[in-house]
Amino acid sequence: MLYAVVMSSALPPFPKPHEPFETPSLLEVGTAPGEPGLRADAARNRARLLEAAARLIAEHGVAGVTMEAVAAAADVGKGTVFRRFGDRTGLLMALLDHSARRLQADFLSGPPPLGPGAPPLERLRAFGVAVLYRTAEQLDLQLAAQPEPTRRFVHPAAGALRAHLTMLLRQTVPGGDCDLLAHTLLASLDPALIHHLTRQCEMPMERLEAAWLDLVARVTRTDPPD
Amino acid sequence: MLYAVVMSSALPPFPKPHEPFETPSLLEVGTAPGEPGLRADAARNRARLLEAAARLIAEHGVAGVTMEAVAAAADVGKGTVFRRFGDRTGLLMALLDHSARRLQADFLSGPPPLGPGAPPLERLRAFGVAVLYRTAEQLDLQLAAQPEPTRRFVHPAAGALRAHLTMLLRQTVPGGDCDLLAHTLLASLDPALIHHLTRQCEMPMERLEAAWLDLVARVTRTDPPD
DNA sequence: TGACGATCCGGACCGAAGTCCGTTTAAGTG
DNA sequence: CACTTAAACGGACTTCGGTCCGGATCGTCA
Repeated sequence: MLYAVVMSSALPPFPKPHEPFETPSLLEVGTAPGEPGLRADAARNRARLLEAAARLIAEHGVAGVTMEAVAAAADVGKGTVFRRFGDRTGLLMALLDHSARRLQADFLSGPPPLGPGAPPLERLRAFGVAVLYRTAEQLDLQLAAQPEPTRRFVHPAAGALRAHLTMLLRQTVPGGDCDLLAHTLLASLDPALIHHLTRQCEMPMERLEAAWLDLVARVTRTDPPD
Repeated sequence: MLYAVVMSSALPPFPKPHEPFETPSLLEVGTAPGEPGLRADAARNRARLLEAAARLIAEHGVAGVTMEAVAAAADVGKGTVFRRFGDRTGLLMALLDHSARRLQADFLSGPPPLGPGAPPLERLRAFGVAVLYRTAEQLDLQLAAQPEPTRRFVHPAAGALRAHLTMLLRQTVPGGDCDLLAHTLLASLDPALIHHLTRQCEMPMERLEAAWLDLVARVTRTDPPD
């Protein structure tokens, strides 16, 4: 169980300033490459670190995930953690990577209505609902893994979601500025917002779900379902 | 000029965990109370600190605004900075307070189409455009003043914007879930997003403006202007 | 197998945010 | 004008993220 969250990451081994955005191919998605081209000891330490981090979260919550604590728990030097994951956000992102890949696989090649086969409008609806519940499931981790504002939109995982959403919008809102609409729609599914609404305002998830469906209907100028 | 940004703040003298949200009354807005009930020395130091912070920004950019640097520049102890502003975010927010109040005054009691007098739909359009340009003007500061995710939506200034937006939506989208729609619309004006679009994607402001108008049209199910 | 170069390791080190608490001072009160 | 006390002050201290670089290790090629 601990293990499910532990293997693999799409992050580059070290943060290159402006790596060109790379959409994960269908072939890659769902595999757990474990960072090919990593030296044996490096790969071993990487796995240890992720395992240690997951254990720390289970025991002390996300706040207990200190870079030094993780290093110590993995019996590894602190520098190693940073070399492998870049920064704390990178480490937490790596923990989320497994579920991110699963979600991507689901809407890229899974069964309808999320995957291909259903009409775009229905996929759009399903997309938001899926993201919504996935985020709610891992809210604490998602929240803590939020990068600083200037990097929020350049991260590959966010980019993949946005690319897919944009694609669905192009099929649904031919006349619109789909890139910007995608940003807006994604923003309404932001972890921080979901946290605020569900935990601070105590709204039920059903209301958020309904709001997504309503928003999609308005943006696409269609009728709401049911 | 330095001075314009320096006076007053709506922040509580010290962060009370769950202060009930307080909509600023029309009478308050536009005045620069300078924290009534503050001891003379405290008020003096507060002013000094804001002045010092503004000077540091002018000289070294937002990154140069270190709590210790500000304290030193104001010839004051470090503890004083934290007691007065709570944390770094609080200090930066206080620097933005003046322009925040002006914006509020503009849409609460200024001339149409932003202020009362124009039809709600037009006020809605003007609102977004105003927020958009104000944010773009102070982008660096707005970005740096972004609080941690869990506080992003509880801050009074954000709350005031949202309250006003919600009010306009109720008059324009009677059937909708206006609270959530307000969140979504505000999210599309988020400083981090504007930064990404204008600086990292190099989109012109005109496109963002057009996207806002389009979004409003879709959400309200009306025709776009012009 | 032995040697070499690229990669990785570790932990000392640094800077900055935020805390703590003993000391000082503003501003009412008799 | 003492006197009192709540408020404010200051700066040492703690914690944590992130950097650096001398030394250890891996993998490869002769």
